Amino acid sequence: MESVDLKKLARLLNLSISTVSKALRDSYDISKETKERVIALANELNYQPNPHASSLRRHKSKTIAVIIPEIANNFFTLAINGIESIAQEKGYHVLIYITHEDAEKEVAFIKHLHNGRVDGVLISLSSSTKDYDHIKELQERGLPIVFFDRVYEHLNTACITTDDYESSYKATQHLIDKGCTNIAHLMFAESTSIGNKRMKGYVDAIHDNGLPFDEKMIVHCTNDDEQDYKLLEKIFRSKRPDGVFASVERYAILSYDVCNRLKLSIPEDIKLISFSNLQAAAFLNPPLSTIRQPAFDIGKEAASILFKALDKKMFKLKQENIVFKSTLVERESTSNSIIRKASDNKKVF
Amino acid sequence: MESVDLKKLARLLNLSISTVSKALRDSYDISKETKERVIALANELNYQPNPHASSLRRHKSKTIAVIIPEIANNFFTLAINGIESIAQEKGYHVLIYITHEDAEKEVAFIKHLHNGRVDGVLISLSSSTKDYDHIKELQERGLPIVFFDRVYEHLNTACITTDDYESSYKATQHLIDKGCTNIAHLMFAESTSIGNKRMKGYVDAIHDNGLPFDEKMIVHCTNDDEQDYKLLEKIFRSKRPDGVFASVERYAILSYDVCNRLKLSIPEDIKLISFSNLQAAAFLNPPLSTIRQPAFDIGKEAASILFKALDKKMFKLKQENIVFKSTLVERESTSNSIIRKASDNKKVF
DNA sequence: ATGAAAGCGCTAACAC
DNA sequence: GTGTTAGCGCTTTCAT
Repeated sequence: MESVDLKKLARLLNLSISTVSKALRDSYDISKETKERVIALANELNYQPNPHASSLRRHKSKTIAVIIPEIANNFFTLAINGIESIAQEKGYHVLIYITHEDAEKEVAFIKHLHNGRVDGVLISLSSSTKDYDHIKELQERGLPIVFFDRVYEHLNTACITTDDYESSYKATQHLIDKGCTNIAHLMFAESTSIGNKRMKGYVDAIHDNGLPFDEKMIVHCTNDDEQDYKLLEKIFRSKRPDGVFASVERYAILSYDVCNRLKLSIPEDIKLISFSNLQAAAFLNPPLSTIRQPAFDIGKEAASILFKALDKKMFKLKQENIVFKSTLVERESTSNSIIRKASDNKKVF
Repeated sequence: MESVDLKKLARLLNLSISTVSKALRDSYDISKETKERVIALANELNYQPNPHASSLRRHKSKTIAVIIPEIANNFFTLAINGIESIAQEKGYHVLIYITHEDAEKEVAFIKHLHNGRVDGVLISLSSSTKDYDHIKELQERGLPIVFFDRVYEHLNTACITTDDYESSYKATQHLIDKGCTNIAHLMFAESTSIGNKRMKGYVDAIHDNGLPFDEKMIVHCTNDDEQDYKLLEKIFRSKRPDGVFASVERYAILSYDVCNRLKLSIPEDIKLISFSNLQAAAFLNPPLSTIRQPAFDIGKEAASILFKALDKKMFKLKQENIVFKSTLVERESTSNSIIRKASDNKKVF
């Protein structure tokens, strides 16, 4: 428990505290000699400056907060990886807050950030967040906050996303190209940016292809597996969609489950495509056609922008949308061929 | 940027700073009246105490560090969820450090924790960690540190794990029961606790069943997908195992890939079982038999123990192993029936 | 080139 | 019941 602090180093070296401090910060007006002496001892004793003292004095904490709705999710997990890679590079520390899709928790977390614990915030909004005063207030305190994935575009800061609208349009078009005419959209919370944009892409593709639009084909999913399962079961039964566009990975997995239960065959009865970063998508039964988001890059870019705002006092965050393209990966779940693929021959005997 | 601090509150209320401070901490010797006045204003202005000042003064930071080898991993992701649930309850903050399986980074992170940034540490060791001096040193500084999953049992602290040995034995036995006689073990880094225990379970089951043990059937996997792919391809080709026990999820996914490539059928040619917390395991082709670890509970328990050590000064961490049982979930990847399951009938025409 | 001293915002003795 | 004061460990003028 004997902690090493500047006082101790100073005493041991017969120097003043301030000299030691300056030496360690490589100040110009300390002689090379003493610098070396100081650094040598500091290393020997593994001196680590007390971050609280330092933060208190300098009004910066060298840490950022990452606020996400959930973590058992391939997208966020990859995004954190991207964020963390930049933070490590910059010598920053990363605090994680998980809102579990609860706006109240989001507000509470943000409130707790109002006094210097972090220098900046990266956030992906919870699905139940309906107003943005908590974010605004934080900004007014001078804290840079940048959005990624689930964003709010009217707050004079950067939003890092994927091309949700275009990707959804493409996914829907893909289903149509494969012969679907009765396509269900498993929609994510309509209070979110992604929920809306992904739905708009779907709706526009339906219209542009002259297909009838049926409000009932939009399934307003929740955050609860059981409830969503029932919703899907109901619509798969009653509306008999021949195509399903899942706006998030979880709904795709549920779709597999429901189809199994209802003995609906993918892709023969229902073609399925989903936003998903699932590593194992290619090994599902059948392999899942996905829209793969560049999650790592999104995290990385969000962090980079935030650090730009932290590094340079001149750099001001301004409203801007930075968009990374997703990739549509076609697999068997949207195949319209009757011929089994070679890799599946083994399944038939 | 106008920050609200005790001084400001005191000025506005015509009280001294210490009175305000005590009122907010609900001290006994402040009148109910002033307490209410103080709290009212504090809420109105959304006063948040400066955590650095407070930490500096009280020598505790109300934050813990979680050090993990990787994050794009269902196990760790669930464990973090468990940890975070407890931390939230206790009002603690969670710093995340990802070592990316790099022992040097692990050492560096731990060194940085030597001066009060956190009150305690939860760690799952990197696969390249070979000595534990950095951990010992941290302990000597008085910081409680508890292990989970990838542990080191000789350090006088708690280790929270699953029953790696028993589960591996069961998994291997399961393959044997299904008729396998030539079983490969895809082994995780032998410097890790889990790598060793899982192998031992495999070896003992092989022996106990009177099967010949072949050193060559143990594949020493790495952290690199490409390299591992080649290793698997080689052994699947040359040794023609009829059963494969993957010690971690990643190796199972790779096995699917390699089997596809080599036109080996699961489970007809090779039966496959793996430690895995993959949500979609039931929808893989074929559905994957798994050993599912109670990852959330492991994280939760690790955090609970750590907080016990933080809450009560009397409570001393001592060497103890807390073991949560994993569950073997049998699915088609280890099936030995020739009859296709009903749910798969649709695949045949 | 080095040191003395003030102070970041808060807490906790200790006065009054 | 309220106020005064002395730090926590560090950074940073300002003196020497």
